[in-house]
Amino acid sequence: MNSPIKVFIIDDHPMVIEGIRGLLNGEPGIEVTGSATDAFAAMEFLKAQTADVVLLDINLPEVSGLDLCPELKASFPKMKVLGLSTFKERSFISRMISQGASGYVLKSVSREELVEAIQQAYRGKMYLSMEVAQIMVQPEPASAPVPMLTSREKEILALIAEGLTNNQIAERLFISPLTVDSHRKNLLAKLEVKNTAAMIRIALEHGLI
Amino acid sequence: MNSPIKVFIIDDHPMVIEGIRGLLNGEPGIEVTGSATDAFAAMEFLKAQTADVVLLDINLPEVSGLDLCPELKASFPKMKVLGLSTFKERSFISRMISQGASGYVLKSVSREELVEAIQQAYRGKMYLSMEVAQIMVQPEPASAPVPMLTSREKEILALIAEGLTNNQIAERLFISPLTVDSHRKNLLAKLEVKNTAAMIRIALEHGLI
DNA sequence: CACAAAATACCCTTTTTCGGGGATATGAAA
DNA sequence: TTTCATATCCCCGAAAAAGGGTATTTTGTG
Repeated sequence: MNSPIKVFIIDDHPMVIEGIRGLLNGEPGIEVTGSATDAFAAMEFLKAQTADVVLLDINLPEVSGLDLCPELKASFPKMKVLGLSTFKERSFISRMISQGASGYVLKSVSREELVEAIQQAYRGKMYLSMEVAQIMVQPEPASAPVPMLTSREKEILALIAEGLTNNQIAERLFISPLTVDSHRKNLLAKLEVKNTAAMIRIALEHGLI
Repeated sequence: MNSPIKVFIIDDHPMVIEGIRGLLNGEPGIEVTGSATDAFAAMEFLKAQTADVVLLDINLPEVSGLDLCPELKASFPKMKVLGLSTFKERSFISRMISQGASGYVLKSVSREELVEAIQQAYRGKMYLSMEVAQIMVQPEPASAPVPMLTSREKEILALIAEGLTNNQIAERLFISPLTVDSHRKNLLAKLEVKNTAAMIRIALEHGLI
C-alpha cells in the first residue's frame, strides 16, 4: 500500500471535527493530519504541512468556506477540496463545484460514503453522493442559480428588507427616489419575481442579505 | 462514585453523534447509552431503555427537535433535555427553554462545557453557556419573542411570501380579497412592521414560514 | 482611450398595499 | 352566559410599488 492520503479538516465546530476523526479513525489508507476551526489557522497549518484532501465546511464564520475554496485552490493547486455542509440546497452545491471543489458531502454521510468521497477526490475524480447528485439532476436547467447582484443593489435590497420605502432609502443614500426605484425594478427582474414579498424570500433563501 | 449519568443523543447527522461520543469518551461519570437519527427511533429506544439526559438537535427532519422536546418531557418526565444546535438565535433558544429543556448548547461547545452542561442538567439545574447566556441577556425585554399567529394567518403569510397578491390569495382560498387584506393588516400589526418587505424578513427569521 | 457595466435620473399609468376605521358570525373559554 | 378570539366582509383615501419605457453620467478594465 502507498502512503496514506493526508486529510485536513476545516470546520468551526470542534464536535464535527471530532466526529470526522472518529469516522476516519482506523480507516487504512487515510490519515487525518490536522484540523482548524477557521480559515486563517487553516492556511497557516497548510503552509507548513500540506495535505492531499481538505474537508471544508461551507459555513465558516468570517471567511466562509465558499470564499476560502478558491484561495486554497490558488495556493495549493494539487490539493483537493471536498465541500462539507448540512445544506443540500442547489445553489450552495453548484457554487462550491464551480469554485473548484472535487465534490460535496453532507454532514449526514455514512463512514463508507465519506471514505469513498475522499478516495475519489484524491484520484482527481469528482465525488457526489446519491443524495447530492439527485439534487443536481433536478430540473432547473437554464435558471440562474444565484443571480449576480451589484453591490449597490445588495445595499438597497438590505434596506428594503429592513422595511424602508423608496423615499426613505433615497434619503439614507443621498440619491433620488427614482434611482432607488430603478434599482428595485432591476432587483425584481434579476431575481425573477413580481413583488417585494417574493423578492425578500428569495434573497434570504440565497443568502443575499 | 455513583452509577454514571446515562446520555442519549438525537441528531440526524451520524457525524455529530460520533463527535459527541468522541468528546464524552473516557469521561468518568458519563455514559452514552445510545443514539438515534430521528424522532421515531429515539422514542422507540427510550421506551426500552430510558436515559438521564438527552442531547436533542433542534433541526431534525420531519419532526423537529422543537416539537419532540415537549413529547419527551411528557413521556419521560424525569428525563432532562439539552437542546443542541448550531443556531444561536434568540428565538430558538427561548422556544427550547419554554418547552421544558434544561439548557441549550451550541455544537461549537468544548468538551468541558458539554460535560458541565450534562452534569448540571442531571442535577435538575439549567445550564446555559456563556455564549448562549449573553444572547439571552441582551435587551429585548417586553418584545414578543415569537408573535403568535393563527393558522389562517400563517397560511396567508406563506402565500404572500410566494409572491401572490391579495386578489390571488383570495381566489386560492375562496375568500374575499378584503378578508385577505384584513389578515394582512393583522400580520403587520402582530409582527410590528410597516410593510411586506419587513414582514417577510421577520417571518423567515423567526421560522414562521 | 474606448467600451461596457453600473449607477444615476426621469416619465406615465395601473395595481397593490397601507392606514384608519367598522361590522357580523361562530365557537371556545371564563 | 357573556366575553374573547378568530374569521369573515366592507368602506375610504393616501401611499407605495409595479410595469413600461428612456437617458445621462460615472466607473472600472482591458
